[in-house]
Amino acid sequence: MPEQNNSHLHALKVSCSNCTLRELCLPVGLNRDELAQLDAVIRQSRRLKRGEYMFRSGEAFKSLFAIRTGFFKTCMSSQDGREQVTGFHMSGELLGMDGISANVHGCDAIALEDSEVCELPFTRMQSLSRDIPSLQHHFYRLMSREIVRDQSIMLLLGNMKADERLAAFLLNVSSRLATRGFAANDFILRMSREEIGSFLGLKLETVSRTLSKFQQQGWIKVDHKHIQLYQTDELKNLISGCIHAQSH
Amino acid sequence: MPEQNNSHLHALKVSCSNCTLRELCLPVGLNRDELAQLDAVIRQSRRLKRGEYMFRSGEAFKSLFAIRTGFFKTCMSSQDGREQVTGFHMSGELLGMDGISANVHGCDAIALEDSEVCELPFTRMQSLSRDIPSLQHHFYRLMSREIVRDQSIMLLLGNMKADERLAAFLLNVSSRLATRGFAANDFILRMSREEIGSFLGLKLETVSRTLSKFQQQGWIKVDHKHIQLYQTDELKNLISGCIHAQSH
DNA sequence: CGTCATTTTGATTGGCGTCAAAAGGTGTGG
DNA sequence: CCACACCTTTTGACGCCAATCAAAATGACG
Repeated sequence: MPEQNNSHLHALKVSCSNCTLRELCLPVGLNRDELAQLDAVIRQSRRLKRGEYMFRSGEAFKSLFAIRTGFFKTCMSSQDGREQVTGFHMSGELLGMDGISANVHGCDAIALEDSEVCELPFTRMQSLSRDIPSLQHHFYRLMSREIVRDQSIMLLLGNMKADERLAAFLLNVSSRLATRGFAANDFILRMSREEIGSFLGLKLETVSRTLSKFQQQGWIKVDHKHIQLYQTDELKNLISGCIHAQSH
Repeated sequence: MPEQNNSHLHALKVSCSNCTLRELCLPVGLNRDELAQLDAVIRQSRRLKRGEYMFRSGEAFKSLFAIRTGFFKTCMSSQDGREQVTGFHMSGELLGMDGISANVHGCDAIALEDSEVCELPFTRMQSLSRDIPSLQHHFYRLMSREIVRDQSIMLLLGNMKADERLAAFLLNVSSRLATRGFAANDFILRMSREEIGSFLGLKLETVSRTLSKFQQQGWIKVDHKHIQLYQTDELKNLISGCIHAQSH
């Protein structure tokens, strides 16, 4: 049973000061003192098992959540039951920012593997960020990055074909894993074909077929959720025309 | 020639204090004093003629822009020349927030009719928002709203069929016009069929065909850019299944 | 070990893209 | 103000990509 030894609960008292995710998460460029203030605001982290909700659409918004370990999906569900996955999220990423506008969470956040998150009470973060300008700026940057991310997904959903979407998806996962020190070309997908399809605006059969096609061409190896990238150049070629020009 | 009478330049000195857009734009819930501070930060507004750029992708990010009057599109262009419209924007809306993350504008913003914008130098807004908590909170809310907006477009692009997308688009334009005191069911589209298509992930022929179909069914009247909505209920029916459940 | 969920693969369908042409509108210069 | 060129829009015919329907294979989990 999961909670038989409570010893780790003590270890769970989090501290940004010695968190290995510092460069990915909030506390970029803060000094010792400011880090201590941040630590004081962050609630003891929370463990979630696979399938558990971090928050649900419609719940009152009180906190942002930073992923310490694990993997999440965020999704919205329509009235007729279909769900649209709006993102997959890994360690160091901040979830819940869409809840600020209406004080209500706008999507569900669900753990795709056993995970651990830090809770950041928003009003306290807000007042803290008034005292620490670089924290305030960093917050704006994170929200802006989310806007940029969403817009690049709009571009993907609006312009790209099935194989281009899959290629962009695989390369995106790969580079984010690499940023976190994992292997870039050999990884386990935490989500189902259906969830990938929902995210990419495709049906699960199309996802499966396209992965098989990539494998037949020798670009990747697919063994269920275990993916190996052999020829990332070919994948990059596929999407080279669709990505936005880094003009000027 | 456009600038032959400079008299209006004087009139252009903007003031949030007496701006009719207050409820739509930034200064919500500020007192007299705070409004004065805000006015001091906002640069004299700028006039743009149809087709002019407010900013371009790749330009250094220095300011956000609030639309006083007029109509804009934002778009990203891919390396092979195709463009994806990421949004249409009307008075009271704030543009440029995607530039905060990388200090570089991430899209083009182009006037679709003669327009007037207020420039908000970002660093000054940032420091001002430290002094005025409600301004800071409002800023977070605006950025969060942009995230919510983008995600609902992701849902549209990922799940909906052509006619559902068009219906959602028409109803969205209609409600935003109504919010600004214009007629909700009788309006002129400022953008071309191709721009609508780009925004909705459709080709211009499909947009045209679908509008014709709606007209044949008696739901709307299409006279080029002049649109009249006769049966909004039918349009709402069309998308009733796809919109996200307002749970709880 | 049996049941259920997930994934793969095939056959078929349908919606939207593509190509094409004509009509209508817009803007410019004479 | 008109004539002309150009652009936008509409409509039709056709083709293709991905959805749908279906069934078998494989894996996951109690």
